[in-house]
Amino acid sequence: MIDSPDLFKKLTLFPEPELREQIVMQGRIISAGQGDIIIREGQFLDFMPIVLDGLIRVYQEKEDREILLYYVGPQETCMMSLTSAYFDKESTANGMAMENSEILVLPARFISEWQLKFKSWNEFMIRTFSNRYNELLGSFTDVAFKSVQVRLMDYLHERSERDNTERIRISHQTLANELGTTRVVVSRILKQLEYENEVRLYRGAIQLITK
Amino acid sequence: MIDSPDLFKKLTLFPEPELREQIVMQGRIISAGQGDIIIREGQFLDFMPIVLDGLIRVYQEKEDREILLYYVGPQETCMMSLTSAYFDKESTANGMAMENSEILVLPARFISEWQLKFKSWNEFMIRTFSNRYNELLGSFTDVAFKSVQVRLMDYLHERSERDNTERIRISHQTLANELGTTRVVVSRILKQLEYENEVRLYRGAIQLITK
DNA sequence: GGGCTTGTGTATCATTTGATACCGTCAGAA
DNA sequence: TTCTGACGGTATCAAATGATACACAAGCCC
Repeated sequence: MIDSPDLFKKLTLFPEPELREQIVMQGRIISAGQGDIIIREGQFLDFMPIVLDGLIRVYQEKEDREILLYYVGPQETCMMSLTSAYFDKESTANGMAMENSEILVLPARFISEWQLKFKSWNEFMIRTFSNRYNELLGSFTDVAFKSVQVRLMDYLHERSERDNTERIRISHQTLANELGTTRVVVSRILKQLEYENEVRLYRGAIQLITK
Repeated sequence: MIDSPDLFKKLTLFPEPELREQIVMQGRIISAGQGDIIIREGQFLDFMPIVLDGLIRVYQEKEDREILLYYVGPQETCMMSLTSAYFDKESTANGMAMENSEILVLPARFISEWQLKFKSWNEFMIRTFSNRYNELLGSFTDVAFKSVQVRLMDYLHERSERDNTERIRISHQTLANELGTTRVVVSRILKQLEYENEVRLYRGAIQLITK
């Protein structure tokens, strides 16, 4: 059974009492360990996850490559599940827990129902769609027009801001998987950037040099 | 003044009488000639266009390159305007009429209002978001993982299906602008494909060879 | 016809990215 | 300690893509 007060301390987006009641009644909470796959490519989704704690990485695979789509943090949900649930399409991406995460799982059939009934739910949906779309559009333009080197630096700066540190803990392989390229390419470019005094390299970490 | 019976012959998605009344009252219809720019990058949008007749091409520019985002056909609308209208962001794309087009223009402030009031409008919005998102996701994966040659052939096959002909009327430059690359690259690849007996080339047209 | 624009073919060269292979180092497990 | 797997550096070669330049042909306007 869901502990309602505890849940709505973490999930503050939905003030309507009736909606809260519905969520408690229909949802369940699952825990995912770091590295657990939540959603797999090709899977049909009949549920919608909302992250309460933790972080989910959503990405695509192609043979031995990967590329990041987006992260899902607390109080956010995954686009895949929305479009998948509405039109009964299979997921075209994978979702993996990057930290130990707590996830509220709601049956798909409610997401359209609630959307007409509850203003806050409706706004949540639209905001999710809109934000994710803009985010993806940005990624698309970047991949289409920017070099790997530029995308790599952009990524490091973003991470630096997000984690609030100049020293980013990430391996070259993981970085390659975020950017959709290979480890060797990342190592080569990073070395070049080190010569150019943009970064300093450590085992398992990259230091951004601010000038 | 909008000719109501004529409008709803072209716009069949919204059966609710009250919604139809609203649309007639608040909307206006504009005509765009072939080549007219409807939406420009950086523009703040306070309206939402629904195409009645014709075709709008939505694309991004970067210096002397272009890349296609999507086409908007009859009874469809443009994502840009949705996200732009909801969160008061500027458009990050351009929209150009590819044919003489007739467009229903609705003030932005109604799109969220109607969405809670009218089921058909709500579905229209969600379907638009969902379809456009999936479409963009496909483009993203293609650009990230496929070669220009493969994307070029994919494009030709799509066009061939859409226009129902094996002979696609398009210049190499225009094709380059669809794919986000340059004319020379397109010419080179097409010539290669001609050697391989995949296509036959004409001035201003490309013939797909079906085997 | 003469001049102009658009479309196409192609050569050359540079840069970027990818693929493969090999080696040394580091850190933790056994 | 030794073994092992993850991590990173680097060399070599290939392929894809981009940039520039030039030539020629088709179609249109005058």
